[in-house]
Amino acid sequence: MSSETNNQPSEGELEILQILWKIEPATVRQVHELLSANKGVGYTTTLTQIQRMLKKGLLSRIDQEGGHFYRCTLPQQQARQNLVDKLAQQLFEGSGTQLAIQALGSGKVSQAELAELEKLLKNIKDQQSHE
Amino acid sequence: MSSETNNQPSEGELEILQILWKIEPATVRQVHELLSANKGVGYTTTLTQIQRMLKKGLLSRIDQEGGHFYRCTLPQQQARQNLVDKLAQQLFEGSGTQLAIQALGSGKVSQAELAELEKLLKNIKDQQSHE
DNA sequence: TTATATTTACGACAAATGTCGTAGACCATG
DNA sequence: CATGGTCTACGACATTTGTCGTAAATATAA
Repeated sequence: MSSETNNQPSEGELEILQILWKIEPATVRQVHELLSANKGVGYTTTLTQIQRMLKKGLLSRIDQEGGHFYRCTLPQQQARQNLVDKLAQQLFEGSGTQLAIQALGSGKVSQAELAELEKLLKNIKDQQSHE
Repeated sequence: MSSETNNQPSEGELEILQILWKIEPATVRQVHELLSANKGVGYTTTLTQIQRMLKKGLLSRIDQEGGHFYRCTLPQQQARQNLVDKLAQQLFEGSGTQLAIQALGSGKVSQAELAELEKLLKNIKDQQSHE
C-alpha cells in the first residue's frame, strides 16, 4: 500500500506540471516565480503542493548542489494523452473522435494546424482503406 | 450571494449528468438504477449527490405527482464545450485545435466520423480563404 | 563565526467530495 | 386505521485539495 501509485493530478497540480514541463528540472523557487505571476499565492503553498506531488509520484526530485530540483514523472505528451482519454471517457462515451470534433468547433485554426489536421486525416483514411 | 452560480461538476457529478442527459427528466431512483449498474454505491449516496447538484445549480427539480423529477440545467452540448475548453486551457495553452489533434491520435475513427471531420475541415478552410 | 536570509519539513484548517446512516414524511395494502 | 416500504431531508465522517504558519535546517553575508 505504498503511495507511489500513478495518481491523477488535481487542477492546481496541473498548473505546476505545466510550468515544470517548460523549465524542468527546476527548484521550488523557480516554479513559484512563474506560478505567482498568474495568481497570488504564497511560497509555502507552492512548496506544499510540490511536496504532495512528489509523494504522489507525479514528480521526482534530484538533490544536488544548489538545492533540490524537481521534474515531472510523466512526459507532457503522455500526461496529455491520459487526460484527454479520461475526458473522452467521461463526456463522450470513450470516443476521442467526438471529443476532437467538439474541440474543433470553438476556435480559430492556424494554417499550420489545418495542414497538420489534414495530414492526420489522410493517414487515418489510408490506414482504414488498407485494413 | 445566492448559491445558484454556475459551478463546475466534479467527477462523480459528471457521471450523474451523463445519465440524466439520456433519460431526463428522471427520479433519483432511475438515476441510481443506472449509476449502480456500473459501480457499487448506495441509494443514499446517489440522493445526496443529486441534492448537492441541485443546490449548486447543476440540476433543476420539478415536483409532480409521482415524485420529484430532475433535469440538467445545462444542455449536454454546452457542458461539453465548457469542459473541453477548460481542458484546452489547462493542457494546451488554450488551443482547442491542439486538443483535437491529440484526441485524434489515440483511437479508431468510423467512416461517418471521418466524413464529419472532413466536412468540418473544409468549412474551416473555406472560412479562412474568404476572410 | 555569528547574524541573516532562504529552504525544507511538518502540521494546521477550511472547503469540497464521496460515502453512508437515521429519522421523519408519504404512500399503498391489509 | 395500522403496518411496512419508499423517499426525502439532514447530518456525519474520511479523504483530498488549496492555502498557510512556524520551526528546524541550510546557506550566505558581515
